Amino acid sequence: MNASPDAPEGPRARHNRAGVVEAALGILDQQGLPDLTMRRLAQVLEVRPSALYWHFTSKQALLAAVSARILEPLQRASTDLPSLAAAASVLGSQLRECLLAHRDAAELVSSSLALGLVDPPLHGLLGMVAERVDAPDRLAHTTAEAVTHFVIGHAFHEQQRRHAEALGVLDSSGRPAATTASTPADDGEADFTQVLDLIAAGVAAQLRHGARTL
Amino acid sequence: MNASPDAPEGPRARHNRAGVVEAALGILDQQGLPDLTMRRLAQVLEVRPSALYWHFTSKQALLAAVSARILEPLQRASTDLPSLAAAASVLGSQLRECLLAHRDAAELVSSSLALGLVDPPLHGLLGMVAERVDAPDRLAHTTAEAVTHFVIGHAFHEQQRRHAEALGVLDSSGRPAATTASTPADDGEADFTQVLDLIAAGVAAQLRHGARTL
DNA sequence: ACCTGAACACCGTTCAAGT
DNA sequence: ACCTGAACACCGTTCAAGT
Repeated sequence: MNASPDAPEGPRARHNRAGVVEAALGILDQQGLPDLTMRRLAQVLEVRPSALYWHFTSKQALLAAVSARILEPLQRASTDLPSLAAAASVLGSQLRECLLAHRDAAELVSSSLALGLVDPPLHGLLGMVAERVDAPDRLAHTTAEAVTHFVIGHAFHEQQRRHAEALGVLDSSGRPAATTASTPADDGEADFTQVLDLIAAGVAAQLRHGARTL
Repeated sequence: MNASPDAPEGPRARHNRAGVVEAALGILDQQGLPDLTMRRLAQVLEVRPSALYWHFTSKQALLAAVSARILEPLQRASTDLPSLAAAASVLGSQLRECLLAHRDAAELVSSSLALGLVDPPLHGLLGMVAERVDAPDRLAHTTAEAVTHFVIGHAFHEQQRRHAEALGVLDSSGRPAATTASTPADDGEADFTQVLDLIAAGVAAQLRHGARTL
């Protein structure tokens, strides 16, 4: 399995930031955020925990890098979209896909974003769309805020609910326990699109109104 | 200071859930969420950490109770509002006030909500408004989702930024360091109202559209 | 009903030193 | 450039036992 088969137990593993981030992402996907500890990560990399602090100044810095890695696909998203309202829907859905692609990603990204350790994923893209379709970039910013916070909050809730279900929270009768207070048979997907449509409708309305007042 | 002055060192402190929650809220306000540990809380209550597990089954259960305590004022909010769109703005602002009233409250409530350990604060209220003004309660639900997630996400970001500023994150020149990627002189208040207005506009638009299609 | 005592199995982080 | 060794100062939780 080693690159050099005649060094069966080399001096030690050698790593770089990208490799550490990838290993962390692996733990996240397979064990979840609570088990993504510096000590477990070190163990996977066959290294002492203190070694990680050569690559990252703190756990939060490491988590920020993992967040950026998770949001990476969005950087390649197309901004060739017909309107700001359409962009809100499309890019919002793509952000959601990035988050649902990795376990506990919404919670992780939420805190990195709040701490200001990752760039907001939608603001730049929506700004570009606004410029192309000649919409005010104040509105692009407002839209980005609305969509980003909603998508992350919604995905956070959804991923926690999935996890709870997967844990098999069963009452004594063997039926799954009630999931607190939510719509019966809560359809995350339909729920999600409805809200994005609501926001898109708001964007369209503001554009009509703004055309006169600005 | 004691209720019975002739029991200078009584057997031990005696507590109930409400008292424990209040003490926890005190730590939150004065030291912040990272310092709200079971051990510190026990210390404040002059009790061993294990005693807390008589009142709450876990730390998360305790934190959920604190979250509910923080959201309590909203329960007394008026639903006598002219429209669903107006309710979105007014109740959204009131939710924000509840969160900004306590240090790190947005982060705390965000996770309790995601875990399904607290009732969503706006869904019931907006449902009542919808019923009164005869709006579809599917739209009330959608609106609640949009507003709740946005307000919490936005407040989370804002509280973290304040905390970073308060820490005096200064570069060598003594000027405050850049706060990552945000609007220069980011006005949280104006930002916030703009997004609520956007959502309210979306609600109004959906109502007009729904009047024909539903 | 409410708490103590003692233990278990963990954390993130620092820093001198090694190669 | 990248890692070890050893330590520091913590965590949440369980459970038998006390009053």
